[in-house]
Amino acid sequence: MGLTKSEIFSKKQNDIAQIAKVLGHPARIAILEHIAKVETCICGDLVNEIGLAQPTISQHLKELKKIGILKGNIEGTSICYCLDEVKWEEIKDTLQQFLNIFSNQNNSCC
Amino acid sequence: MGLTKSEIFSKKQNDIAQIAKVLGHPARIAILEHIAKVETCICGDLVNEIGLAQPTISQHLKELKKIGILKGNIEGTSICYCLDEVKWEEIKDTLQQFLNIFSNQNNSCC
DNA sequence: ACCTTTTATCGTAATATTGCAATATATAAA
DNA sequence: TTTATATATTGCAATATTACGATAAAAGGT
Repeated sequence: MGLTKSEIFSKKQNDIAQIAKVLGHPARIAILEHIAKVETCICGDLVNEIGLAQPTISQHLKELKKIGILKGNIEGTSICYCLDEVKWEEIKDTLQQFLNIFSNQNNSCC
Repeated sequence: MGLTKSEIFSKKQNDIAQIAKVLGHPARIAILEHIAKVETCICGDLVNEIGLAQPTISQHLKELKKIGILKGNIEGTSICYCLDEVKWEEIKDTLQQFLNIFSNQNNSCC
């Protein structure tokens, strides 16, 4: 089918999964790492940095924008992408909270 | 194409992405949450808990086993799934490290 | 041996994702 | 206004994912 049955899960579960899904591609990890590294915002030299075609990078940027991690400002003829810090904190919180679900109990195996 | 060009990315980038990809489905989040909640390990009542068919749950469990989050012990006629605590710590570390990539700089936008 | 229960695997249909060439769009420069 | 540059969108091919019915496999009970 290829179609996830989102209706049967909670909003929280869907949110966590959607964030993870967007992070679930090495190109998108590479984009975020590059933006983190260059400090100043970057636009299309991601195409040079990463070895993917321009439409492909553009598509990955769209995915990242979809959940709000990145925002893009028009800067002359190019577009400057950078982190949306507020949204990033939210996403970080959501994931960090999830990463602690096993912290309280003794998950000893049977 | 549907085929990720893993060769052009670092092992770390591929690792992070693979973990995120596995977590990128609400059913797998639900499975982990349920195992966290019931403390003791659980097997096939995930099918009842979550509203998906048995083969579907089995497939999702396989994905989770693939990156080692879960391990399954044969317990009579059923199989008891539970967290692989060592592996979970590794996965948690990998993700937590990634979540801090933006912590050092001032990612002010252009 | 036969049945029951539980889980895995196979096969398949529907949909999603990845990647790119071609093209469109938008802005700056000449 | 034409040209160049940068990014987005469209269309498409190849592959992956999701879901499930049917069936196999494994172990326990009768």
